[in-house]
Amino acid sequence: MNQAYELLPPEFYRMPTLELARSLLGCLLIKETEEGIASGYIVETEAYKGPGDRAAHSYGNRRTKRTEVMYREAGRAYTYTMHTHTLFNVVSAGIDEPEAVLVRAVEPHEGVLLMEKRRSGKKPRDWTNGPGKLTKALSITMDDYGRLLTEPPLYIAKGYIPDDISCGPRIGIENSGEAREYPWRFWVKGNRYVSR
DNA sequence: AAAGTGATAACCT
DNA sequence: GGTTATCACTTTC
Repeated sequence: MNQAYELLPPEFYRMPTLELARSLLGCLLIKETEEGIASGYIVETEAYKGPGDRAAHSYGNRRTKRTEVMYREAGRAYTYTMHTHTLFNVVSAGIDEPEAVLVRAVEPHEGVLLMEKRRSGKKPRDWTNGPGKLTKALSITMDDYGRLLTEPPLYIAKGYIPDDISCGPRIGIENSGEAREYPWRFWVKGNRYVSR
């Protein structure tokens, strides 16, 4: 159960956002709750590069209650509610550099029974193959907003090194002008849990 | 492929 | 106090 996960150090999150998005692939995202531990390997991410990125919530240095945490140091959780779903991002870059990496999909690892319960009635690959789905499967909520990802109950640990990584345009940002063309989405090639 | 859903917060009167 | 937009998902045609 409580195996020896090797947590990623705070320094890990300080690399450039695009690099971080790629480096997070294969890492383990872990959430501890009263019900137990659930974790999954990150298999799909998207980079959002702050002020110059029309698709980012922090475009033009928009600073609000919601985006506030992106202006803090790297390695914190930026959770965001959309419709009925919670989305999970990893804050990157430095203080006053509002950049982040959206985790779009994970591959179930530990706590499969919990995920099945939380996503009842769904097929295994529908448990975590989308940004709103994985948060439900891992029980990530707005309570996790601003939390450091280097300590329980929500943290990221070393996983495996993916053999093959692909990149392409991001998803769900049609209304963002030219920014939607940028190949800032990364995923593990061939992995079944990648969305779309 | 398309419509319906419906939480939060910004941006208007 | 109402309107609009948002880094989706589910169900239904």
